[in-house]
Amino acid sequence: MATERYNAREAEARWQKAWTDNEVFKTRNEDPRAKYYVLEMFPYPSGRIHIGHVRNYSMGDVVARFKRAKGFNVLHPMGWDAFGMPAENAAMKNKVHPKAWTYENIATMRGQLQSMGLSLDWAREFATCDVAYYKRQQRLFLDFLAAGLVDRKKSKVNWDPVDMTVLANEQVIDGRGWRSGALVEQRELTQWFLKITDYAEDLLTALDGLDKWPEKVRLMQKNWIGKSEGLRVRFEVAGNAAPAGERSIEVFTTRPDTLFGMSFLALSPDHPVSKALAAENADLAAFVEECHRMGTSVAVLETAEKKGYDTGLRVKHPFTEETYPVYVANFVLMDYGTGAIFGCPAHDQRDLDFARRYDLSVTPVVLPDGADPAAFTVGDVAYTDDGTIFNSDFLDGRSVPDAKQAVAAALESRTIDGKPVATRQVNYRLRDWGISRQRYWGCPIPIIHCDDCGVVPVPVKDLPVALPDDVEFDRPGNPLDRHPTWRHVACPSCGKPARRETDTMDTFVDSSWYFARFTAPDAEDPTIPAMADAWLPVDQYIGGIEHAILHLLYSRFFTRAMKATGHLSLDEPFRGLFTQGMVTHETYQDASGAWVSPADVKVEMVDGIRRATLVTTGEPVTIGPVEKMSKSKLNVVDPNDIIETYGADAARWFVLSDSPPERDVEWTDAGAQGTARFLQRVWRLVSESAEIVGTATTSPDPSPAALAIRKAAHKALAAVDENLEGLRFNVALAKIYELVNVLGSAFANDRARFDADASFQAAFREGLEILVQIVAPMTPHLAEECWSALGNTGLVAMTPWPTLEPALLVEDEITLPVQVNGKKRADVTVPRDADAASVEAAVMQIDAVLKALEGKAPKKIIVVPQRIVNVVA
RNA sequence: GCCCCAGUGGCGAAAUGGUAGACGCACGGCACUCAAAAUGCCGCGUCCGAGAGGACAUGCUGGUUCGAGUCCGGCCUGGGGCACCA
Repeated sequence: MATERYNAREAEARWQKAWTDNEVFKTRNEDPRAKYYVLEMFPYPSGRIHIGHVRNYSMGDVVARFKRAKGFNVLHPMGWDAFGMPAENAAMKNKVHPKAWTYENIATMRGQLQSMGLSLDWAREFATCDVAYYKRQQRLFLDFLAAGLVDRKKSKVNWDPVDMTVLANEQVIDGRGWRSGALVEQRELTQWFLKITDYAEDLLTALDGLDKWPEKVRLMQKNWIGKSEGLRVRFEVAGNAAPAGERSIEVFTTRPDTLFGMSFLALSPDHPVSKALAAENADLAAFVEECHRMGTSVAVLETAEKKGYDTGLRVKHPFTEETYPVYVANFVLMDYGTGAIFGCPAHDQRDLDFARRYDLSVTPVVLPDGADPAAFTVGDVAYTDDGTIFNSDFLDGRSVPDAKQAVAAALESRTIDGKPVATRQVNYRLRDWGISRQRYWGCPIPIIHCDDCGVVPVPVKDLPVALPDDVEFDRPGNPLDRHPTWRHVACPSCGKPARRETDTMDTFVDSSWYFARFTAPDAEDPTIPAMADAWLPVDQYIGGIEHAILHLLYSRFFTRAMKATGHLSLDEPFRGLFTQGMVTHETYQDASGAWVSPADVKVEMVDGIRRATLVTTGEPVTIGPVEKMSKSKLNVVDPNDIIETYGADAARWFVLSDSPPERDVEWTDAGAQGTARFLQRVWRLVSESAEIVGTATTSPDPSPAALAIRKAAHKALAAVDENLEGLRFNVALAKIYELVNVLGSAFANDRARFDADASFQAAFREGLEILVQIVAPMTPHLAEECWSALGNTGLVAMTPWPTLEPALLVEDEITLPVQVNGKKRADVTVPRDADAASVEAAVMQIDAVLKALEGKAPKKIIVVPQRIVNVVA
């Protein structure tokens, strides 16, 4: 029978319309069924979607469609993370307004997502740059402020002295501003902070309850919060050299046990003592300035060569009374602990690097187990493992934890100037969240500065503080600062002329509560608490691993802060988390060094070497490393080509097949054609057999051939169910291939049976229906077309998941591999419930086993039921 | 530098501590065709062997175990994050 090829383009448009017309994906709050909230991290509207988006949203859509078929009331919304720097960069480069640029991109990308056939409730869509959204965000800020969760303090930014503007870390390249090329300086600004550290302990302990999160993400967050129990120790300054009369310098240490291995004290360049000394010492001031030119990025500070400046100040060891030098060092962070450390080079690599550079003493005080105390020395590698304390007076012979206790006990009872020398302290690495950004395209912070009243919150009734549209990007800096009228406003408190805050919020704020707003996107308040509580937490959140720490931690904090201010009543926003791998691609550069898009490059093998040329001119192109797809390197692949050539289903199937979803994949479109062929094969199988199988229903007494078909179908059903539940899409797809292979070869080779055996016909129809239903989450359009070809009138999208018959999964006989000494030598087929003794007897009959035993009697025989037999000789 | 993760055929990969390589791509052979495409069937880790079969093999290295891709230690390579990219 001749069947037309499946025309994806035509069919996809038709079924998308059917779904829309039937409002299949519109979520009703009042639906009484159990809720399921599936959410993919919303995209930044950069212009067009790329393959990474297709991968992310295909996964989420499979979950949404699967859970819908399983009888859940599914919430699956979409929005836009629409504030951020690229819009301002585009404005500067192309003279287009950030707002226009952003909304145009959103329109384009919405169209692209819709062409993918995603089962989204578009009625709930919003962009974070919508005034309606950020108005509520300003309200949250004010509530947080009232609840004491907002702070205002000084912190450092990267300052470009030529462009006179603040730079993001990304915009600092090798210590210089990306546009001006000027050496970047650190500057202190008074900025707004959210007090995430108030929740440090809670954010840490609650990680244990997030059992549906990847272990690695919980670990990363745990390390990020960085709880440590240590000691603040004050070192007495020798003589009277301290600049402002300080008699002591306080350090924080988690290794008080190594106090006798001390060889120096190091201060952050931003430490008050460093600053005071620098004021009187030009050399030190120059050094501090050099430190400040490294920018604010921790990664840069930590990878820079360890450098220091000897202040001439000396401190006394609390036990030995010996004096040690005080350095200002570039690797000591002011934000952590007290901004000062004591250096024990033998047992800390950074301290060791520093000590070697400045020729300071290295005294080991922790002895590895079994080492000779007289012979143990430290070379260029610090010893950071456990051991026994030595070279340490009264601590000698103690364990590391014991020594920590002993030092704390000895020092906390002593005093300098009436204050204890040491206090025990729990310390967190986590810092408060600085949300101030000196930029236009973000949510304005709703604050007014009045000369008389100080910092005054904008009254709720005056919200929103909307961004002015009439701004220019002809020069660097924040256009809000130089706007002629916007910042001038009457003080809400006293009515006198005052100034608006011109800082806008970090875009991480926008993405820290959008999942809650989706539960009531039109509400006057930020949320409708009952609605948020009903839908949240998100049951399955899906997004890139690159957000494992910041976005997810901020969202967890925000949820707690929203609870504290009455906007919802839960702590954890995401019950299940799945972090997908990234899509990478080769990079290409032309002769001038400019990045070239893969679409413009032709790659071929010449004499066994891969060569790349420009499609247009044939000019040679340099093949660069494989990197995460990014606009700046142009190595993005636009999925439109695949969608237009093979259809959305093919694109969806393709990105889900083969690679495990959590793993990074290097993009190659070599398999796209294979995918399209497979989908045609499914269509051919269903459409050609539809007529033959008619409307036969399951027969109670199937023939062996019919039973085989039924077993294959139900096995596939069970496997797909289990693997979709576990988000192992690639494995689920492999099981579908297997079913198609079984049905396909039965149809091709067993055609006569359809007429002769009614139970076979019925089993085959059941197999086809199961096939169509289990491919539906991945290839929903094709599934609808097949469903209809089988004579069904409803939509697959509204059809419940098929019911599994577990009896069909059970085999009467099983074949076990037989090993001799761990090497496979034979197989043995036994009844499913055979006991160990009968299996052993059967195994000892096998020639191959006896041969492998070489006449020896087995020492023991291990029978793992349903699994394996191992004969140990 | 610090934290986290990954590494299996030509390629993407699969494998509750239990037969390593399911499934797919690519490739090769055959069938169908005047021919091509499409489709179908067969083969496809490496080495030895005519074959039966055997040896080796999951980045490297050591260990635990009757049995290790899987667990533990050390190393190598690649990727992500490091607080103003999102």
